Amino acid sequence: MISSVEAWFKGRGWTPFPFQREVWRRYLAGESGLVHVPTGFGKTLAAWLGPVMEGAGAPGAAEVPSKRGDAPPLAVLWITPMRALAQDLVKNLREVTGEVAPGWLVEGRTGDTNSTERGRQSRRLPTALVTTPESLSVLLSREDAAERFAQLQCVVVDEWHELFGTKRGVQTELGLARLRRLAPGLRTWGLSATLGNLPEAMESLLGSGPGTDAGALVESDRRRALEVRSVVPREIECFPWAGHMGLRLLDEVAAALDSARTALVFTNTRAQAERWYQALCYARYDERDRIALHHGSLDREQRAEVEAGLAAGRYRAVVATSSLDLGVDFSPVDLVVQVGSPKGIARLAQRAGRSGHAPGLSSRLLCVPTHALELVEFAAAREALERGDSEPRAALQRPLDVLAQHIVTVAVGGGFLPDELLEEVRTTHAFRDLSDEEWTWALDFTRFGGETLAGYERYARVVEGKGGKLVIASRRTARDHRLNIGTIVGYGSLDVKFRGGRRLGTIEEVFVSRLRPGDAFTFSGRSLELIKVEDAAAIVRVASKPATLVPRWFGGRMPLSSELAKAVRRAMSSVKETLRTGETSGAPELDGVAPLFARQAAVSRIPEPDELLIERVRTRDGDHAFLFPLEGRIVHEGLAALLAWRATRAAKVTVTQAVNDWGLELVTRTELPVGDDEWAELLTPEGLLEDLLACLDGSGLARRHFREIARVSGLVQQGLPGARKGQRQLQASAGLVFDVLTEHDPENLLLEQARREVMERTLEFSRLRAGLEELRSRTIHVERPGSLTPLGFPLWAERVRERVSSESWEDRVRQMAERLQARSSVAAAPHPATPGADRQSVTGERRKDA
DNA sequence: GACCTGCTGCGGTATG
Repeated sequence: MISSVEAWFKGRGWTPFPFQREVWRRYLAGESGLVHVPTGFGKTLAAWLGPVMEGAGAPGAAEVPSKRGDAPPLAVLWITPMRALAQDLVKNLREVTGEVAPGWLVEGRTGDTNSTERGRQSRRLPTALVTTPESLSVLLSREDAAERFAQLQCVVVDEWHELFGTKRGVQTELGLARLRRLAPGLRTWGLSATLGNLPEAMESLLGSGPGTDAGALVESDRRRALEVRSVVPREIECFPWAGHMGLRLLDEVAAALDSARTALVFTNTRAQAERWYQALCYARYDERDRIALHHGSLDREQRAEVEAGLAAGRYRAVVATSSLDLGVDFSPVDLVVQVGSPKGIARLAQRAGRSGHAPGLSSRLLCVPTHALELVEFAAAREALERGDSEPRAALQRPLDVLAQHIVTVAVGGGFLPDELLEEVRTTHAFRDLSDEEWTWALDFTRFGGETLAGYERYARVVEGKGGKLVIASRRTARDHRLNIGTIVGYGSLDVKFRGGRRLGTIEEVFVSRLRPGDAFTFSGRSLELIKVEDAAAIVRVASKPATLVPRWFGGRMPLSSELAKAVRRAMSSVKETLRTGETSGAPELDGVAPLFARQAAVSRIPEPDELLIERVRTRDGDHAFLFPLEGRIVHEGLAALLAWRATRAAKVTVTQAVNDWGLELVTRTELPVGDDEWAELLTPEGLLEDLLACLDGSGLARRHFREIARVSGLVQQGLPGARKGQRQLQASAGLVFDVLTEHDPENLLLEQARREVMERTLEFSRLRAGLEELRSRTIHVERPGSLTPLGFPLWAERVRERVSSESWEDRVRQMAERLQARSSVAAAPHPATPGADRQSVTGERRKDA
């Protein structure tokens, strides 16, 4: 049989790669598995899939007849996390396999798929379907789901690393378990980029049902050369306050773009993308039409145009956020620029992989630091990439909101027998440890909303039908449920529109609320003037003057990953070594920041990987303690709150805090009552959870987070399309339900889930705990530099920002930087380091000078 | 023209 695959490739003038042969051999033997493919091999994959698709599940099997009437039923299902990918894949497959119409369809939204195609699909599915996890759920919610999927032979999940570890991933797992029940013998294959825990990712993809124990992890033999370089500023500032925009290096970046055919410029935030787009248009004014902008708050249509332009090679540069991390292949791209730290090894690899798609080309990546310490992060990330390190993804455990949604989906899709569904659900990785109690609870929840809500008709979604089967309560409930399928919950945002009605994208309510009509801001690369706010839309016109105000959005917080943090510690050791020996470290970035670390070493200490550095400094502001655990900003936030709380339990003092990815700062007007030998005690992981809940208003956090759980589980509905319930209203109804449950049903499992998720997501609790455990084995060094150090200074600036108005902040930070700089040029010899005269090491001793 | 962080992703009704 494998020979027919060979023939398939040969007929197209291709030779399959060894890993493709391996996949095929296993596929034909009826196995399932996960293929580990580095990013940027999309076309190759289309080719890999070609024979499956064409042979409707088995290469060499009957060709798909060209007439619709006798086409075989759905045989191959391909799931991608993005609709654009689905559409692109269908296009590629058509090119690769020739027209296999009309069996190839993309299931999409009403607005995207024309109604005749959709109508056809509702009668009968195509032979091969490319779709999303949400659409799979919608398909499973059709009454005849069982028949429709009965002939399914193969399901492929693309970009599994994107879905794994998320609620969308769990939704996919549940859908796959359902499919395996409906189509016994179904083979499941996944494609994943590099991930720290691929075996677990595979387990979760395949589940534990019959026929899935023969899972194979196939390593691709494809590797692409990667060239990572950084812009190293000639003059390094020892006191890097310059913020996170990075525009100081605009000229260098513009020059790099000149040497590239097409470049992607990645930034970490949308506001940053807007600014960089503006700045690049300014720097290369004649080419401004060939520069584009792309981020998640821009209108879909506009983004699609940019994507098409990229693929066609119409642009010199596109400035983007993670919105272009995934998506179709842009072969013309031959340079990727990363502005600001990537914060993770995998993210850097992913972005690098967006360039050099033509065979034989290598990926070129140019890193642009936005302040001096980021040079260390870049050097560290490259070293980690070379070592082959990558971040693992934590699998989600028993998210009951997703389970509740799935139960209703199955009830709508023809109904179920409870015992059978339980057995099926337990074959998924996410629910393998689901207890009987949890199951009963989830089931009751869909039947009457649980104890507290029983009696309200709208919570009785599932009822007993014929033969003990549980089915959906009414047609109306079924419709409402379909409208609520999915696990992505958005934030309150307003459309930005021209008076004529053309939509530009969305901005946050909070931002608009601070504007008055007539105010101008930059958005979508244009200067816009606000006319009025009307029906959840900000109506704008083109402003006559350039605007400097840029909207800010609430987004993820992207802390430095643990793996990258480890690499940063190694990099610091290597700088230390360089300073000692006077030889180069081999990394230009590290050589570049050496003067900064020389200063650090002179006045304080460069922490070794097995040390925790604490700096105590007195300034006019008061008493400072700087700690550098290097655990990422989210952990530092929790830790700062915890330390402040623990430190002041006895004494009454007000502690202000600041954090960044490297460390945290605690400041008190009077003395911070912590002796040098007391830090270890304050940092103990014992009683961590209780203390955190006590000092962080755990229930307030949980209440806000409950909105997502209420939406996913179906407790609150978001209304009909077009007449979408406002997010604020959604928050309000979810808050109400939260309060009712808290009062009358405190043991409610969804409340518990909200508390659990908030701990993990907004506090990274596991990482914090692990970090504290590790700190136990580290040696604590308390240093007393005479002034702020290079490591401490950014934290000082960060904290000051929160208290002063915008203009004076910059002034103040600049003045302080200059003052320190002046002092340091007297005190510290540049390179190699000499012990500073103002250094006072009092490790282990109690402070006396307060 | 002036730098003060925060990303991404999806779906659905009804009638002619």
